[in-house]
Amino acid sequence: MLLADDQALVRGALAALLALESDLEVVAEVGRGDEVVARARESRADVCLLDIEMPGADGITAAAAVRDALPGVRTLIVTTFGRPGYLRRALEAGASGFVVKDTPARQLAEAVRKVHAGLRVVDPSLATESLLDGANPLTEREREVLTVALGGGTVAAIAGVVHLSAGTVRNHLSSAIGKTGTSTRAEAARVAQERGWL
Amino acid sequence: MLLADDQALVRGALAALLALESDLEVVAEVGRGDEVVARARESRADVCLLDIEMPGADGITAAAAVRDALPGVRTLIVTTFGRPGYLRRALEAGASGFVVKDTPARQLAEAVRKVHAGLRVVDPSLATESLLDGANPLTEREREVLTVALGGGTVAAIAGVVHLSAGTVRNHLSSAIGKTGTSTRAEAARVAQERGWL
DNA sequence: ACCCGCCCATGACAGGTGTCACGGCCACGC
DNA sequence: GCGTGGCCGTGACACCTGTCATGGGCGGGT
Repeated sequence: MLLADDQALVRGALAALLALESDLEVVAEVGRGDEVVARARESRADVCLLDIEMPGADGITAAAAVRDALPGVRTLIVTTFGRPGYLRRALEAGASGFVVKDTPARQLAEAVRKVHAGLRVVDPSLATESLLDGANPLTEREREVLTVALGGGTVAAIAGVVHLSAGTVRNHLSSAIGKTGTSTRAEAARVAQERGWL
Repeated sequence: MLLADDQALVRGALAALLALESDLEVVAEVGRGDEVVARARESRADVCLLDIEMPGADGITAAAAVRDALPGVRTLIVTTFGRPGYLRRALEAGASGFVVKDTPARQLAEAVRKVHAGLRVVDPSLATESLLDGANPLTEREREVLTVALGGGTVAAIAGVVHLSAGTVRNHLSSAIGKTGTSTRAEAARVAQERGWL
């Protein structure tokens, strides 16, 4: 089993926690998303425990990379933020499980075992919430623009980053504002991020 | 020793990690900041390990509460975000230590021992950074207004929340924008939060 | 071929925003 | 007393934003 989390303390602590289970063994630890595949291959891990927030590549793209490069290896996402959009994207990336860091510690080992056995593990409260608010309604460009808008700069600054005209950026923002039911782009960006649409 | 972190998984994992050290014992675990003092008292903990991001009360105010209510008990802040302002406020709240979750797992036990022995433990890289950008230049009202501005609403909305005139809010925001070296209030709010000024 | 949706862009308009100058109130320190 | 600085408010101005209408290009479905 491979452990990926950017916070060394949490990574070490999770390793200690899982070491208590005699049938589980942590064979590798990484702190970056773009090192997952290589280390998983060389350590012959059969399950990858991935945090989402990581430098290099986030856990979801890491999961997709594992699915493509190491088909036999299963992935389990463990994250702080139970955003519905994250769950959806994680499953699309081929993850076998999705666990929030709020869950009791004892259930983690159980989740790892289930994933290893080929079962799916999904936080139940999150699953219903995910069905409730549906898919991401944002267009690709709207996502891109809104992501840059998170920084808080002016329209001109955003336009410079995404190489678009200022007017076009405003149109995309206006559309995103409508879809999020907000009235300013800052609000729209915040809401979209909370929902995992970015 | 008492462990406070809102994420059950992390809490359990840290407990497992610290249990490996024979001279340390976790006597209580809480998931909310406002339960720290009561549980620390009844469990007779001598050190409190506090996360900052917690419901009820954040780790810094919890540290202040512990200092006031249980003078003999020392507190050690363990947090995800190494914001200079956090360190400053933590020390002002009487915390004996400040550790970022990026630090290697092995050093945590050592930090706990040092704090228990009455020493101060401060992340060195953070300490220099904290000296570098100095104290929080924001006025009390500027802080308040900027905190609400984080939500992303319009000036009118902010003014309604803080019970001020819209013009005054704009003046405070303009001043905060100047102090943060930014050019929009969204940027200013983001920067101020990153620096721990909110 | 046709419609549809996404993408890009422009122009115009009302309203919001950032800045500045000004005034008044209060608490604090010299 | 008097200066200083925070706090609150008003007014005015240039600029930025959000919205809408319009148009053209592109690909995907029927």
